[in-house]
Amino acid sequence: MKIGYPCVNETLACSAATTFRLASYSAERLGPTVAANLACLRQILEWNVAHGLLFFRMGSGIVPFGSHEVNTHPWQQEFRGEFEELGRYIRQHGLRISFHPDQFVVLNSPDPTIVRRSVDELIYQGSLLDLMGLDASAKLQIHAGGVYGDKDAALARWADTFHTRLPEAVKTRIVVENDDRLYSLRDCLGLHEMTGVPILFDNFHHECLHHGELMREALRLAAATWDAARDGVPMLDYSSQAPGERRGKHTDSLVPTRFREFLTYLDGLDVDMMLEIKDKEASAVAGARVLRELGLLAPAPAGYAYPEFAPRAATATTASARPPRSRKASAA
DNA sequence: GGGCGTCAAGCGTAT
DNA sequence: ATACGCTTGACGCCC
Repeated sequence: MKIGYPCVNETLACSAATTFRLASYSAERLGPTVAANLACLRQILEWNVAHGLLFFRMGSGIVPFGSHEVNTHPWQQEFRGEFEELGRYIRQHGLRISFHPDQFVVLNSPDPTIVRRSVDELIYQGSLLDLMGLDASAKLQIHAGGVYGDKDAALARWADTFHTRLPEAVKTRIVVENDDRLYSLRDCLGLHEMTGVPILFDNFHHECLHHGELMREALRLAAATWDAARDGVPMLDYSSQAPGERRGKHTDSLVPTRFREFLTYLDGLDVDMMLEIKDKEASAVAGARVLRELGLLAPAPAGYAYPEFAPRAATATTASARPPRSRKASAA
């Protein structure tokens, strides 16, 4: 079992998603930006290794406008060495990597332009995995998309796009995540029947949208769609409802009692867990600590000191709370 | 230097 | 018709 968090490390002063506006795009600006993002990515991965967080979701902003036609810069060649080195580090430390292309990637849209751009974006993100030399256990995680008034037709379009438009590098890495409003676990299992794509189970979305499957049962249904040899250990998104907030809103910090309760539903099932929680690595470290207490994660190295976990109170507002828009403290 | 409107891209729901 | 939430942060103009 591995545990991790998505995209951003709030402890480190760097960002792996430095970008600029499309209007100010230039080849001169792209190169240094990618270089800075890759350097930060390396720092984040090293921080993760030091804290026993071996699962990480990379952000799509590593190469600004990576799938946009404005970007004709040969960044694949320019940074070949850096990508290879990153991949070596990942394999050496047994890290699990994923991407989660954003909401604009919709494979079942009736609009061919949207489908084309979506395919381009998946090819871009898949190419990053290729450049790092990572196999098909590194995943591209997307949702099923829109319904457009006819879910069966929408699912059929999804399958058709999958079969006819995607290169192998993408096909072997795509996984579909159940969402909280439109496509349930059961719908996603239908997509698995049509295409063979594994289902990435999101426990919180399942709480929001389901057909009565118990958590324990749902976990097994999703896990059974993963081919251990090709896909690796099933990935899982974990989060829980923010108390007192709109239904579907993630908590700001891990709620250890709810996390422990969820772990009982795993009942021995091996998964790699992504904590989709607002305070990122702070909660991932707290989650890792729980897993270690339960013997589900390798013990921390002797002398390891956990960073202080100061949960963000979901209801109380304190003077010490991080202001929402504050920038990270400069390293200088 | 800090504040804040806006940023390539979609969809569905709330108001 | 418009705003908003979702994956979410950060650019960059303005003062």
